[in-house]
Order: sequence, then structure tokens, then C-alpha cells
Amino acid sequence: MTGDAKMQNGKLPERATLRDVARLAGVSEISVSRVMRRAPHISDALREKVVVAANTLGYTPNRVAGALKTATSNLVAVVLPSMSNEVFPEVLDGIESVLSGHGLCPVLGITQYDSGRELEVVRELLSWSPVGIILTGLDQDAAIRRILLHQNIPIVQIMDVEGTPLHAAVGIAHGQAARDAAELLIERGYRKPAYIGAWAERPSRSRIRRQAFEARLAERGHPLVTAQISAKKSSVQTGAEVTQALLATHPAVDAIFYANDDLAIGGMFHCMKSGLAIPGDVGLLGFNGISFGQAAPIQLATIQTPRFEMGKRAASLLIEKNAAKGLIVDLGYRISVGSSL
Amino acid sequence: MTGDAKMQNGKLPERATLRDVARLAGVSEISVSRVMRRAPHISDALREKVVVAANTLGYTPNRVAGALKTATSNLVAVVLPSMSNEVFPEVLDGIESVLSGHGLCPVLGITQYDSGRELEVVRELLSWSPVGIILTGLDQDAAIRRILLHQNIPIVQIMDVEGTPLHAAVGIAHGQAARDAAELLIERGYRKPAYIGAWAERPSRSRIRRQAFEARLAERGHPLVTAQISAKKSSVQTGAEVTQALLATHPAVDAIFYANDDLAIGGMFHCMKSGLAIPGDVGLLGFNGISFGQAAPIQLATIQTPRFEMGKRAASLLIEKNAAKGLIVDLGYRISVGSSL
DNA sequence: TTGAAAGCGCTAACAG
DNA sequence: CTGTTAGCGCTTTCAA
Repeated sequence: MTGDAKMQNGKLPERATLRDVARLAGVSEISVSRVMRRAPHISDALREKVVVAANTLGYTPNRVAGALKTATSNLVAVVLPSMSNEVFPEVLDGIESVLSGHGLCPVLGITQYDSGRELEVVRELLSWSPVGIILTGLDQDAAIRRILLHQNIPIVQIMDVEGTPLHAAVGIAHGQAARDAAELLIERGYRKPAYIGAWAERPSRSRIRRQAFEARLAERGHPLVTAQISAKKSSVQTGAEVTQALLATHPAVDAIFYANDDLAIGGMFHCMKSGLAIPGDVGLLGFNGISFGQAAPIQLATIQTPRFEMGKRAASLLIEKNAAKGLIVDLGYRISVGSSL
Repeated sequence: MTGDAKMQNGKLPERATLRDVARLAGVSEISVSRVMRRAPHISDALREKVVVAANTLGYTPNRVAGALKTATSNLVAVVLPSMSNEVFPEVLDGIESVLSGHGLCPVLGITQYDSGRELEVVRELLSWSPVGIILTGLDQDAAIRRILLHQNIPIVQIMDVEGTPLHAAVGIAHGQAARDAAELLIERGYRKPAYIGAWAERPSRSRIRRQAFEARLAERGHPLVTAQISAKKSSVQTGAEVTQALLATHPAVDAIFYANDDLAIGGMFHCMKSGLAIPGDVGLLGFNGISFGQAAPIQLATIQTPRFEMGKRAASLLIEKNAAKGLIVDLGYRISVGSSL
């Protein structure tokens, strides 16, 4: 007996529409629309009537209808490969921090590094007429690129800058970073370097880093001793296991470059447990610069990537619609030598 | 000169519509609609014509229009407080893993633990007519609850079960967990317990844990020595700093319960660096059970929470529409004593 | 400052 | 199996 929302044959209260509010307020639908959108030139009297009616009915605007009419939404499609380490949540955080300041909402798709899923996800997200789309990597396959280019929206690709973006790209140069890693190890006197990766190198950027690392080491005359790529997902645990196995089978190895900090910290923990001195017995170099590595008792040497910033820049580019200009934003990385080398 | 998509006075190619595809294929719009939605009873000939035309135009269905017509979407609103530690990304991962299996997309809102922003975010997300909404915590304020209950969609609240859900809740009993933490410390012989929190206890669940912890300790005759709540965001770094400060000013403290594992691992790292024995000089107990703590050389004692599972269950409840039944799913926690106590 | 009419792109309901 | 008609809830355009 609340006289609350409109009823339908005694069924559940339906979501109120503009029409309901208009009727209750005794004004036209368009007036309600104007009040809700804070359009100019509204008398206080009208606004008051509408606001009261809207509150009474618990009215929430239906943006689906609005978007259809105006052919624009406040949705931004965000396609990320994974949520299982610190990297993409931080990127997403950066994206969201900018979007929310502009009244935009991220709609999320996670691909698990599977290009089939990526195609589905992109289709799904585009069907919502987002105002723009952020994707991970520059290597979407042809079907995806084709669909994307048929939309008239800005496209920003994140993480990588070594390649050709569809519109704009914000990221870092992974090959370059890996070559720098190789140089660093050699410069520090390491002569028997190894590499550890995981998840069967699904993240293609890690494969690129490994290859660049390997190539540069070879050029410098101190070739990679071994690369161990676990099939398991990357994790601290996996890092510990693979490090143990690697050092058992290749005791001469004096430095390890990891695909990411999670693995590297696993390696560090393994060494601590087994009494191996870092960097005395083995030097460790990670990739990403996550907080755990930086606060660890032995500060992890790593290549710091600007993940939050990358998300922010990507979202900003979308909003400014500079994305169509073939822009490549190389955010760079910072090598932190820490105390593990 | 591609003869590609439709042009508009030599302007950019517009996004193709059903009508465009229908014209090109020489069939009716509804037939195109049926083919796109894989409706039954379509002849191969018709399907073929439509598919060819759709591909030629790079047609993507406009779900905004579809949703308006059918009054249902494939969007699920997800409101989370933060992305800045491992917890909510894991929950989101769980949510997404279920949603994607059902063709649903999460639309994300992040509140930064600010109830004003939460209200805005909820409004924004609801305006997209999601099929359901997942929120964090049971303590939304009245304005938010009011709006939510005016929608005719399932509502699932995650993280907490100690309270009254709007529809359904999936989480754990934080007060209970904290009392168990107190019992554990006392049982293990600790007599001078302390507590460390951060971010001014914005996450209300951490305050609840602290209070329950403190109350139970008092009941047992070994009251809390001190609680230090940093104003900074929770992080490994913050954990190290606060632990150092706390032990400096309260050297008698023999055990610390942390608001989360990030802080606790910071504490562990601090002790390692300063040569304090764990658990000889001080016992450490975290909360959450994140991977770093479990793989650390001194395995962190913690209260394991099922975050991925929580996301999965929340999404499943939404989909099964059991959410309206006042269901409370207590997923429980597991105390892992590790080697830091 | 307010209102009336038309239609965004799609699909349910009903023919044929 | 395919097509015609109508209208979802909103906002643009035009009129008052």
C-alpha cells in the first residue's frame, strides 16, 4: 500500500519511464528529459515538479534509449588479457581513474591471451556502441582488425609500441628493454645468463623480450645458457619451482632474467630458502617493478614499467580523440638495479 | 575505391545498420536480424546472402537498439571499491569467468571506498539496464539502497555476510574471523598483541575485524597493546614502515595482526632486514592469503579468503536469479598458520 | 520556457 | 521459411 512505483496487474513494480514521471508531474516527457539532463532554460517550478515525481517513482534514466537516439554512449570497451597478476589491474585502475572523471564507464572483456576469445569479446563490446576501445597489444589478428576499423571510434592499443597501431598506441619498447637487460647483465660481469618464463609464453610480449634478450647476449659473445618456459601460469610459486629446477640442472648459471617480477620474486624466495646468496651465487632480474619486489629485503633488480600511467594515457587519448592520428606514445621504462644484481 | 561501407556525402563511412545489410542482400530487415541472432528456421540460401552482405559492410549488430526493444541487456554492473591490491582483481576475475561463459559483460564502477562516488557509480551503471548488479559490502547508504530496490534486477552483495543483504550476499564472516585470529594468538602463547591497518580504515570490513579482534582479546584478558592505522594506502611499503614504527614505540609487542597480507608482508620484510626473528621476536598474522605470503621464505600465517570463488558464486547467483531469495552464502575462511606464528 | 511529432535500430507478434 | 507492422524510451527538431 505504498503507492510507490507503478504496478502491473499486481506484479512486480516495473522500472519507471520518462512517461510515468511526466504523467505524475503533469508535464510533458520532453520536459522531464530536459530536467534529468540538466538542460538549460528550465523554470524552477517545472524542475521542482519533475524532481519530486522522479524521486517518488525512483526513476533512473534509461540510457539504452538515450544512446539509441543520440547514437553515442558513455561506454568505453576495455579488452585485457588477464587479471591474474598486478599488471593489468593497475592498467585498468589508470584507465578507470580517467574515465570516471569524464562520466564514462569501462566495459570489460578478458581474453586469457586467446585470440579466438578476443574476437568474440571485441564483437560483444562493440555491439554496445562504445565511444572508444582500448585493446592490449599490437598483434590482433586480421579478423579483429577488420571489425575494429569498420567502427567509427578511436582505438588505443596499450602495452607495446614496437609495431604498427591501428590508430594510437601507448606502451613501451619491449625488445629494447630486453636488450638493455642483456647489456646490464654483461656489464655487471655475468657470463652464464638464463631466462625463465611461464604460461607457455602466451603473453606475446614476453616472447619478444626473450628473443631480444637471447639475440643480444649472443651478439655480445655470452649466449643464453638456457631458457625455461613453464607451462603453468605465472606466479611466485611457479617462479620458485622453475628456479630450483633450472639451478639444479644448470649449476653454472650466474644470472636469471625473468619474464616478470612474480616469477623473479619466486626465484628470490627459493634462493633465500636454500641459502643461495643473491647476488653472490646468482643475480636476479625481473620485469615490471611491482611493489613486492621493491620492498623485499633484497630489492629486486627490475625493469619498471609505468602501468597506471599507461592506463591513464590510453584513456586520455581516447577522450581527446587524438587516437586517430597514428600517434605512438612510448612511455619508456626505468631500470632499477636494486640489490639483486 | 573499395566499394566498402556506405558513405555519407564523402564523409567517413558510417556504421552499417540492419537496413543496409537487408538492402544489399535483397531481403527484409527481420531476416537479417534472425540470421545475426542465429534464430531457427533459416534457409541456407538466405543465411548465405545475409552473411555475405554483412561481411561486405563490416556490420556489427547494435545491441543498444536490441536492448531497448527486448528490454534486456547482457550487461552486469560490478561495483568494486578499489583495484589497488590483489583482492578485488581476483574477485573480478572470478566474476568475469562466469559471466563470459554466459555471454554477459561486466560494466565496472570503482568507488575508492567513497559512498558519494558509489551513489554516482550505481546511478551510472543502472542507467544501462544491466541484468543484475554486484556490489561490495552490506553497508550501502540509504539513497543507494533505495535506488537499487527500485530496479527489478537481482542484487548480489559480496565480501561480507554479517548483516542484512538487499537480495543475496556472498562472502565471509569478518568479525568471526577476527575473533578466531585473537584466539589463535592467545592459544599460541602471545600475550602482547598489536594491530596494524591502513588507508584510515576506509574498507569498513577491516574496522570490523579490528574491533572484533580487540574485543575478543580483552575478553581473554590479554588486551590489545596498540592499534596503528596508517593514513596511507595499504601496501608492502606501508606495512614495513608502520611495523618499524610500532615495534620502536612498543618493544613489548610479541605479535601483530594486520588488516591484510600486503601490510603483513611489509612487516615480514622489515623484520628480515632488521634481523628480528619471526616468530621468535614477533609473530605475524595477515589476512587474505595472497600468493606472495604463501610462497615467502617464512610462510605468512594468514586467514585465507576465497576471492576468486566469491566472484564466481556472486556471478552464478545473479545468473540463476536466486538472488532475490534473501540468500546468504558464507564461503568461510581457512586459517593458515604458516611459519610466522 | 514548454510542448508535439518523429524516429534512432532493432525485434516481438503476427501474418502469409 | 520469410515478411509486415508496430513500438521499446528517449531526444532532436521544430513550433508555440
